[in-house]
Order: sequence, then structure tokens, then C-alpha cells
Amino acid sequence: MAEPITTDAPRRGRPRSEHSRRAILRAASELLLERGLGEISMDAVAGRAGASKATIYRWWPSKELLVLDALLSEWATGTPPEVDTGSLAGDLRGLILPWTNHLATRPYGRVISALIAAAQSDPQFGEEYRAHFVKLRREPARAALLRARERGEIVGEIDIEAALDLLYGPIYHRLLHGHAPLTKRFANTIVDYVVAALRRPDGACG
Amino acid sequence: MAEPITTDAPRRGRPRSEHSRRAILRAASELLLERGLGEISMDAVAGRAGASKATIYRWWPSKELLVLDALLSEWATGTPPEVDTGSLAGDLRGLILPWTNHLATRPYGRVISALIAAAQSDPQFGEEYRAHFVKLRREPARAALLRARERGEIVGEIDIEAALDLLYGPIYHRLLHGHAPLTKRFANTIVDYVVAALRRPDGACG
DNA sequence: ATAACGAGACTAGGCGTTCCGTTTCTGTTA
DNA sequence: TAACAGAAACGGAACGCCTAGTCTCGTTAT
Repeated sequence: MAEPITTDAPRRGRPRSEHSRRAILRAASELLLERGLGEISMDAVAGRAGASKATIYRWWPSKELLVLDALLSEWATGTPPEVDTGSLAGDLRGLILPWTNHLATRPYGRVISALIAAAQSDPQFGEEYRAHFVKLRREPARAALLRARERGEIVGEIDIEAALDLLYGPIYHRLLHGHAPLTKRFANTIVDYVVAALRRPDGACG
Repeated sequence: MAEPITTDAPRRGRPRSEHSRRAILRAASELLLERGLGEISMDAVAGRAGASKATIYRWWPSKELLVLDALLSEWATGTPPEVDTGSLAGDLRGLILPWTNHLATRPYGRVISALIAAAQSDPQFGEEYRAHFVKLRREPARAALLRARERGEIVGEIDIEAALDLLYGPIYHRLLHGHAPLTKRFANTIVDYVVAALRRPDGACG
């Protein structure tokens, strides 16, 4: 995102300052944690980073995309480790528990909700956000569901996409609405419910 | 919200203009549907309503609370009809399907997400939002779950709050993230999953 | 020669406030 | 009954303050 062009030939002129790049991302990340997205200004980011706003806009097209880059760079929200525990419940727990803990211990809520709000009116940003924050999370869970189906742990006609929403939706719901705490116990309960729902999608027994 | 004081004695001075009040709420609601919350301005609301900003701020303390009042007044998001169909699936379907349809046919997403974002940094507004948009929806569903437990349709130790999140979370998830469509089929699938999960919370049979 | 850098002025626009002259009510006095 | 004074709301418009994003300038590194 920050480097739209990648050329092998040496560039002419003064090269980009790696020091500034890191300072800007760090400042954006710090301010994001202290306040929310709507409560920080580009002037504040520039001031804390010791950079000028011109430099920021030279490399990032908007505040939202700078913030997205800062999150991806500093918060280490990379692909979760994909472990195969041999059971659907174990696989899902391995995905959901660390992530839920991450969400609950940092002021993610206000940041994520501001990103979602920004995504509503800026389709390009929305696509970028979904690719990094939503789809990246869904794929390991989708793989776990497919493994469970191959093992015969879940049977019948399963709506995989709906099952993924059943898993992640409740977590996001509590994160964004804050009507109840986002505890480890809650995450475990959701995983239990999801597994139970998929084992008997029609509620029958036998 | 608009009438902080309710006195029976007639007030002195010029009374509040009901015409202006309605015009302001109508203008706010219309602009909200055409654009989002972040894309409308108080000047635009005042202009369309033929009112002055001073009048708006005379009765509503902020843009967010004006919008909340406009939604509650114009969008008729009253308490859903509480029907007792005799089965948990029927009760939940009666609650979820009309609401999902409502969300899908109007540009609710961008508005709701902006409200959620505003709620993150304004606790007082957040409480107001949750009371009207979240708690109001949860209570009939909670009642349906309790009826099902009394009937013996669901047994064992049920985490009612988590079950409500399992029901509403996926809907909000698709509404806000837009990674998949919010169809009637999806809502039905979620209800089926929830009922299946609650019948066998531990996944066992027998 | 080229291009990025920091500093800072600048534009454009939004929220919320304040002042102004006017309008519409109530309460009092003649 | 009629006039008048006070109270409070009204529309219009300007204003202060803040923020996103642009632009210019002199400087610095390749």
C-alpha cells in the first residue's frame, strides 16, 4: 500500500526515509490506541512522528488507509497459526480464543468500529478492510469446517458461509455493541454452540 | 429527548413550533437515507427543513441524538410483535425475518455503523443507542428462549445471553461488513442453527 | 539533476455558538 | 376590552474552532 511501484532499477533523487516511514506508522498506531480513529488528527500524527503532513500524504492517500497500514504493521494481525487438532471444536477454539483475547485486551472496539463506519462510504477502503480483517480470519475457519466434513464429524447439507458468520458474528457483535463482556468463557460457549449446531443442523438425533 | 421538561402548566412565551419539529426530523431522516450519517451536515438539515441551526440545537444537543430521534420517529422501529407460535423456531423466525428484511431493503447499514462508531467515543449516546436498537430487540427473543425452556424444548444449562448473541450477531455481522448478502434464506439458516445448537448444547445425543 | 524531506501557510468544509430582529404566546394594567 | 410588558421561540447569518488535504518553500540526500 505504501509502495505502489516496485522497480529494481535504482531510483533517482533522494530516497525515501525509512526512519520517517516507521515513525509515522508508530505514531499513528500509538495515537490510535490512546484515542480512537475519529479523535486523532493527521497534524497530531505528523507532530508525534516528527514528520510533515506533506510526507504522510506523499505515501498514504488518506487517513483511513494510513491507519489500516499502521494496524497491519504494528499490531501484528497476521494470519493466525493454522493448527489441526483433529476435532472441529479444538480447531475453532485455537482460532477464536487468541483472537478474542486480543480484541478484549486492547482498545480495538472503537478502532474497528470506526474502520467499519469508514468502509460504508468508501467502497475501495471497504474492500481493503474486508480483505485484511474479515476474509483473512474466515479462511482458516473455513478450512477447519471442510476438514470436519471430510472426517465425517459434520454431515448433511451445511451452509459453510452462514456457519462462519455464526462463529464470528457474535464476537463482533459484543465487540461493537458492548452490551456484554467479551470473555474467554463467552468465546468457548460460542464455539460449543457452533459445533452443536453443525453436528445436527436439523436438530434431529440419530 | 426533545422535551426534557414536562409541565402541565402552560408555558410562557412563544410555544415550540410543531411544524418545525416535524420538518427537522423529516429532513434528517431523508438525508440519512440519501447519504450516511457522516455525509450529512447540520446546515443541510436546517436548509432542507427551512429551519435555522439555532432552532435545531435549541432542542437537540448533538447531531447524533438528532439522528437517533429521527430514526425512532420516522422509521417506526417500535417493539416487534411478540407472537407465541408454540415452537422456538417459529418464535425466532417471527422476530428475525421481518427485521432482517427491514435491514436489507433500506440503507440501514451505513447509518447503523455510523451510530455504532459514534457510540464508541460518546458513552451517553452509546447507552441511548443500545437501549433502543439492541436491548429492545433482545427482550422478545429472550422471552421466546425462556418459553422454550419451560416447554422442555431446550434443556440443560443454557447461556441465554450468548444464545441471543448467536442469533443477532451473524445478522449484524453481514449488515456491517457486507461480505455476503443479508437474505431471507440466510436468516432462516441462522435460526435453524441456533435452534439446533440449543437443543444439544454439548453436541451429545440421547 | 532529481526527488524526498520538514515546516508551515492555505483552502474548504463541518460542528456548535452567538447575536439579531421578528413572531407568538402569557400576564398585568387601565 | 384593549393596550402593554415580559418571556421564549423563530429564521437568518455570521463567527470561532477544528480537521482533511493541498501547496509552496528552502533544505538535504543520492
